[in-house]
Amino acid sequence: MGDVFRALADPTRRAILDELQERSGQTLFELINRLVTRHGLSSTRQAVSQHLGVLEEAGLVRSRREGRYKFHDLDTAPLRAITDRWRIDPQEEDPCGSP
Amino acid sequence: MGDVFRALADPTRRAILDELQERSGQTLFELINRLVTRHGLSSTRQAVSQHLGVLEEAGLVRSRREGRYKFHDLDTAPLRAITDRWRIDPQEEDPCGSP
DNA sequence: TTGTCACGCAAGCCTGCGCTTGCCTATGGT
DNA sequence: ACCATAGGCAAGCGCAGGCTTGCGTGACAA
Repeated sequence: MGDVFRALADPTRRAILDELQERSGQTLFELINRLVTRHGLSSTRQAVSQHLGVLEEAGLVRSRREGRYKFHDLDTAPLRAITDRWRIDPQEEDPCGSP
Repeated sequence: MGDVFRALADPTRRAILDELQERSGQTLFELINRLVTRHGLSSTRQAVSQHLGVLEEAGLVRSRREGRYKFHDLDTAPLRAITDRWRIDPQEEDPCGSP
């Protein structure tokens, strides 16, 4: 499996994750359009395609083929590797509900 | 401030964070030794020094000067930016204590 | 079948990044 | 004063990574 950290290193890839979080199951061309209109990024189809490849190898994106379309979904599970490695207190919140 | 994600992209820098988590307040030479003995990495002084610079710019490492020594401490605060950005459920654990 | 659409593959280019090399500053010991 | 230690600065090298270019493939519509 690919490197999760290296996958997150690129700003365009992070924007892709943002997009997939906001709207799950986007195709390649959908992503390109939304990257342009909402993030001010102008990336080629190949560029975004390669980014999706990296993200998929890192396990951050899962894809499903349907006909000639390929839909992409976000998977935040690999991000646990980061929080687990350097133990981050899971929010100072009081999940038990106070008196 | 520097890029937290790019700072995490390098495996040697991640090992440095591991070391600083295990033993806080290490100097440059201490880190070099422990990287060799415990992580099998053989990095030059300059390399580690530059890595520390990147980590410091990213806010992941804080340093304090005392005499001719410079001690380094881990700061996991910037990692919150990651967990907050793609909302990770804070562990499936039951923090309230069961039965 | 022909054409279009959504996507994949692969080679080349070019910038950025990590590492080395060499020299410098400053603190502390003797 | 002298030297060793701990660390800093900056230029150069080499390679990986991101982008482009060009072509190829399978799915659907006419």
